[in-house]
Amino acid sequence: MHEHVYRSLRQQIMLGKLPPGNALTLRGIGTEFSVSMTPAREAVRRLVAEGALLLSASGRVSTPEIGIERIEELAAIRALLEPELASRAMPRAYPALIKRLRLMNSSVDEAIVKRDAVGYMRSNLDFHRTLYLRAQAPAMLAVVETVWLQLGPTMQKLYSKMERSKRLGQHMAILRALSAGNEHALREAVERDVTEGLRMLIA
Amino acid sequence: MHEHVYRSLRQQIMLGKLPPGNALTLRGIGTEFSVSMTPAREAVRRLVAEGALLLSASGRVSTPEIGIERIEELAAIRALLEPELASRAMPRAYPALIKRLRLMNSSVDEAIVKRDAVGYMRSNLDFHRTLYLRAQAPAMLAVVETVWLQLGPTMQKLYSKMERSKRLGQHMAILRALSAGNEHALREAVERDVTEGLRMLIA
DNA sequence: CCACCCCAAATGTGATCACAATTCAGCATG
DNA sequence: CATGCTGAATTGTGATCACATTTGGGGTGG
Repeated sequence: MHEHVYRSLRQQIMLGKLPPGNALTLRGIGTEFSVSMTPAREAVRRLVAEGALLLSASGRVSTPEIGIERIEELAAIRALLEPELASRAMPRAYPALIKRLRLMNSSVDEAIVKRDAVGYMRSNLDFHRTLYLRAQAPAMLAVVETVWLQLGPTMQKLYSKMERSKRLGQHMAILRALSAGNEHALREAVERDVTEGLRMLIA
Repeated sequence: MHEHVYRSLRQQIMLGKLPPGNALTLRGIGTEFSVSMTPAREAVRRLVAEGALLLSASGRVSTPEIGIERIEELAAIRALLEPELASRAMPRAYPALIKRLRLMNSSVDEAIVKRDAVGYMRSNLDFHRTLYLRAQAPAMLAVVETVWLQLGPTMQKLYSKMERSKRLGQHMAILRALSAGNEHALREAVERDVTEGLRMLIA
C-alpha cells in the first residue's frame, strides 16, 4: 500500500512533474492517495533516503533545489556508470532490442517536437533503462536510477533551456555504435549524451 | 530519534557486525533501543531503501545474503567511483591530511595483526572516507557509502578468507601516489585496492 | 521414521491519537 | 507603507491498537 504511494511519487519526481522546492505534507499525500499518514510517511522516508526528496531540519519535506555544482556531480556519476552499463549490455543487444530502441528514440523526438517535457523525460529514460536492463547489473542500474531521480525536478525547470535542434536524434550515435558492435564508440556516445545534455542545462 | 536507531543499525551493518541473513524484527529493534515500533520501522525502511537490509515478500527484514555476481557488481561500482573521488581529493590533499591518513593506515595494520574484523572494517573505511571527503563530492561519496553498506555483512563472513600478509600495508601505494602528486598512479592504486581486496574474498 | 497438518505465538501494517514544534496570516505599530 | 509580533492552524513525531498474515513447532497419521 505504501508501495503504491511510493511508486506514484517516485514516478512524478523522476519525470519532472514536480518543480524544485515543491513542498509536500504527509496529510496531503495521505489524502491524495486516500490512505492514512502512516503509508505516506513510509513512502516519503524512502524517497528521502534516495535523495529524491529533501527533509528540512524541522521535518518538512520538499523536492530539492540543487545548484550547478550538484548537477555537475550527478552528471559525473552518470558519465562514469552509464557507459559501463551500455558496454555490459552490448553483448546481449540483439537486433530485436535495437529495433525497439529505435522506436523509443522516435518517441523521444516526437516529444521534443511537441515540446512535451514530461513525455521527453519518460521516453528518454525508457530508452536508457531498456538498454541498461540488458547489462544484468541491477545494483548499478539502481544507482543510476537514483541519480535520475535526484535530477528530475531540476530537469523540468531547465527543460525550456534545451536547444531542441541539438536534442533531435541525440541517440543516433548510440544506436549506430550498438549496431556496429563497436564498444569504444558506444561508451563515448553514451558519455556524450549524458554530459552534453546536462551541460546544455547549466549554460 | 529514529535517526539514532538508523545510525546505530547502519553502523552495525557497515562494520560487518551482523552476519548475512540475520533476521531483524521491528519489536526487537524497538526494545533494543527502548523506542516504540514507529521509529524502528522508519529506520528499517530507510536502510531497506539503501540496500542495507532486505525486505522479504512477507515483510520480514534481514541482512541480505549476496552472491558472487552481486559482489562483483558492487566492486565494479567502487572501482569506477572511488578512483574518481581520490583524484578529485588530490588537489586538496595537503601534508596534514596525508599524515592523518598514514596514522589511520597503521590502525588498519594493527587491526589485521590482532585479527579484529570489525576494527579492520572501521579503520579501513575511515581511511577511505577521510580521503574522499576532500573531494567535496557529497553525492558521489553517498553512493559509495551505500555500496559499502551493502557489502558490510558479507565482508564480515569472508574476512577470515583474507590473506593477512597481502593486506598489510595495502594502502601504501595510495599514500605514495598522494605524496608524489601523481594522479594516474593514485587512480590505479585505489582501483587495485578495491578490486584486489574483493577478488580475494571471491576466490 | 518421515511427512504433513494445524494451532498458538510472533510479526508487519495501517489507522488513530496526543503533543510539541513550526508556519503563516493578519494586525498593530512605527 | 514597511516591519515586527502574536495566536490560530498546520504539520511531523512517536505511541498504541486491532487485525491479517506468517512462522514455527508439536502432534498425528501414514
